[in-house]
Amino acid sequence: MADPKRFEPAPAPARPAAGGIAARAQAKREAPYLAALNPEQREAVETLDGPVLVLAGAGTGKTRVLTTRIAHILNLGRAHPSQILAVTFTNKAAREMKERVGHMVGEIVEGMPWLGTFHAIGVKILRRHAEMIGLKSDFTILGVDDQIRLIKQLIEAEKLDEKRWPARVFAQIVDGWKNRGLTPEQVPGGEAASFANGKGKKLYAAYQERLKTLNAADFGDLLLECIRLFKEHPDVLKQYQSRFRFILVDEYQDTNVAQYLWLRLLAQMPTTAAPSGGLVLRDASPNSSTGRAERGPYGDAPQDEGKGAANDAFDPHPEEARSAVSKEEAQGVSLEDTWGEPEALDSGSSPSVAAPGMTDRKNICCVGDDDQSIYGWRGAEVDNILRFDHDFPGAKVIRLERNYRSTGHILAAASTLIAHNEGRLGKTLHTEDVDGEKVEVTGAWDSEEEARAIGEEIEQMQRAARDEGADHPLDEIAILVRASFQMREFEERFIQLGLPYRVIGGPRFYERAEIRDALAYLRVIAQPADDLAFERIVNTPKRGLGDAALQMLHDYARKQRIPLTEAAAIMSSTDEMKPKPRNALRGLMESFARWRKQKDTLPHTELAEIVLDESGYTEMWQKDRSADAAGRLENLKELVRSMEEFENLAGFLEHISLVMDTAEGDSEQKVSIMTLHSAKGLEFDTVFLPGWEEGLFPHQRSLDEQGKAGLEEERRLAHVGLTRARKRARIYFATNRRVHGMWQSNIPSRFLDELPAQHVEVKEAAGGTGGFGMSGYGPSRFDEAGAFGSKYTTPGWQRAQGRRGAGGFSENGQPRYVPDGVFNQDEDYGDDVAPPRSSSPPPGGGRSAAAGRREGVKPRVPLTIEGELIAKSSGPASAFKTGDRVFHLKFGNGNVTAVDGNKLTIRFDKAGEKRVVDSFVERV
DNA sequence: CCATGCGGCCTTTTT
DNA sequence: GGCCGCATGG
Repeated sequence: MADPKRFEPAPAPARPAAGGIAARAQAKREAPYLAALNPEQREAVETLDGPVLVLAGAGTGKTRVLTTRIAHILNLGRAHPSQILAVTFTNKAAREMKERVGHMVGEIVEGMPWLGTFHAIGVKILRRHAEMIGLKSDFTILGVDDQIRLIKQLIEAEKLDEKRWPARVFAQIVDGWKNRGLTPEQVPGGEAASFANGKGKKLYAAYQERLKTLNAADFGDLLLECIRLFKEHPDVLKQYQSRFRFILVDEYQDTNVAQYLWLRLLAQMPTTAAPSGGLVLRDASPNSSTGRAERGPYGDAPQDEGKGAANDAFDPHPEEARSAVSKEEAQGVSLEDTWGEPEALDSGSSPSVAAPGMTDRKNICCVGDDDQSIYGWRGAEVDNILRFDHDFPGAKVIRLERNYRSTGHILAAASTLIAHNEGRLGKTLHTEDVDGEKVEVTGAWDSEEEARAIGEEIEQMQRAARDEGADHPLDEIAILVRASFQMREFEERFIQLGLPYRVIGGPRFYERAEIRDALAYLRVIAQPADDLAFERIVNTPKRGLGDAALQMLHDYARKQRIPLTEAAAIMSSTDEMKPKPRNALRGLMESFARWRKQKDTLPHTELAEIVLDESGYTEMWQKDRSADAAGRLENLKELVRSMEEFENLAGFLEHISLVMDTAEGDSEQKVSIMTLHSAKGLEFDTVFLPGWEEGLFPHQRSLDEQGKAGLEEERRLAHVGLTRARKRARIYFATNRRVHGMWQSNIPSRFLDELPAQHVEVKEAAGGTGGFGMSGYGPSRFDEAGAFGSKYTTPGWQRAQGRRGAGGFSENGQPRYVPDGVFNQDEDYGDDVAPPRSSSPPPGGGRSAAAGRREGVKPRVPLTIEGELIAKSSGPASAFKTGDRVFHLKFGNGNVTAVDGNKLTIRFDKAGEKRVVDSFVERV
């Protein structure tokens, strides 16, 4: 990477490691762990000074670099374990890293207190300085459900219609703001106005205030409040800056703006720095695509609407920016390093350097892969990684391109696919492995056949392996789906086959109702002021304390400005309440008093058992006859079991608010079923990738809402999927699929076209009849009715290709893609409807003639309201009427028995009665 | 206060 | 087609 103007971090030349002797000693020890690395990996490990970005493609040894780097730093004596900040996104990653570093260096890691997730480290920092941001150090961390409940109350207090302005929606908006590092004051006016008639900002502020009174923080706060703390208390920031001599970041492509700002502060980069036009922008690397520079971190570009508003985070309104800068700089220049130890010398030399804010170490090493950024929808900014060398001037960029995981064909397929993305830094993965099996692409008639085919292949692989006396462990097989509704089909099939499987993902353990309830009891015991927890369980199990009773408590508590539990204690002995609820309340409060006493005498696990028992909570589930009650009881036991690892209740609660994943303790061999998202970071010998159809993958919604950016993210997801496979990758698409209870026909995913033919083998599912209906691209899922009765007779793939030539694709088989993610714009809208609200207006290009249209096509009725597509009973009347004789591609002939908007109920001759969207049948 | 029924929604998910 | 959340009525 070009770095024409390199700011040499001052101390580089004569930087003694922890004394000359240690340095010498280290030279000998160098060999073993470094020798095991390839040259690029080694460079990534050894380049310790200044900012480093390691672009680590899938399977190139990312974790190894990270862990070896830590080991190396420790080994050279460049820092103590407690002087290294290493952040990850998930607890799992943190755990793994800890373990692997542990193996390399031994017990020292015990003393790596700053290795953890962004959030865990955020909490740790906040607890130490809680008073400075208006909290007490024992503040609670709110989960999403608490968050929503709280917001609901605020919305009600504002007398807003909770229907029109749902708390859930606002919670997401607030989350988005926090992800972007925006405090209430910083939220751009326009954006804030869009919720609740301009009350957005006020609500956000009220929410924050309420959190403070509850002595609570939500997940977003763990970072945002840290940032605020750092900005308002430069001395505190200073402390951490001098502590962290080395910063390592895993999965950098997943960082959001808040995390980015947080890192910049700690890495001693000026956040709102160098007045623009300065050094940084001029450094714009030559190969960076246009558009990046003006979105640079210093926000010198005019704000554009929507997405661009993210810039606000980088460049709060000018006044604020200025004051922030001057404050930081004032402190920054006069730094007097608080570092107590001998090797602190280095900082002394740099402050004199002219460049403002450019002081000290900036030994930050970010590892990531822009091609694996798949969390844009929850605030991750791919830009963070794309722009790294702007943001961290003088950064060294190291590419790891040698793949140690997949065979040649798989890697080639994945690389070719991802090369279709424009917004990427570009890497060329290569392997020295054999070519192996080609990537198989199989067309199936419907999702059921897809599941059947995959089931059979798995059984066959098992058989084949057994014949060879080998074994294809089921653990090495995964089915990676785009959306979780796809899973059911596989589960059903596998149950039939008796094939053991495991679904990974789904609701997190600690998000389950029974766990949250149990925790709420414990929280109230540990923290009587935890109103949200109290509210949660006050009537769970039912004890006659409904809304009315709760309302009284609320009123009283608010009036007296006391926590709910206190209000409850008082009201249980006054006569304001009716006797019945009052007695119930008194009973509950007495229980709590008793449990609180027992807290200090009994082991916490025992206490938990007593609480669950005496509160009637366990009993509630024992009486419950629904199917999952047993599982819930099991979960409760698991919860108690998991408490054993902790010293006390407080320690456990702290842990559980941040962590708590089901330790997936079963060792039985099983096929894994999971979403592509949860597959990131995993690998398997064999990977099945079903559902590669337009609309599902790439997902329509992603296209509609994010346009090109959405498409590229979907493509990265496809790339992630393929690169999970070591030896076999098998892709499927189904022509028909049931979505929301109705059958829908789909065409194969455009991603299939983007795979290199020479590395792919096209198959047809056994007994498959293939065939391609068409649901159409673009904003409508229900248009293009006339694609049926098609002339396609050739098997699947050819038909797919044929179909493409016919509509929406240019000659070379490339999709005729217009940059806003909308296909065949012209065909999808009637004259009377507007194009989708989200994307930019369709450019002139991309209009295809209605080529490939067959005649006899039912005039399509576009159902659009303000660009939102609807398919509901209120829609315009269908062109069909009761009694019509119709043909459906999957079900054959039948008679319409009922019409509901565009939904038809049809009695099919063979298939029985079904509900179908009208665009999928034709009159005969 | 609780059970029942109807209407609306429905991608991905960590902390 | 299924779940969740809310409104109604007992």
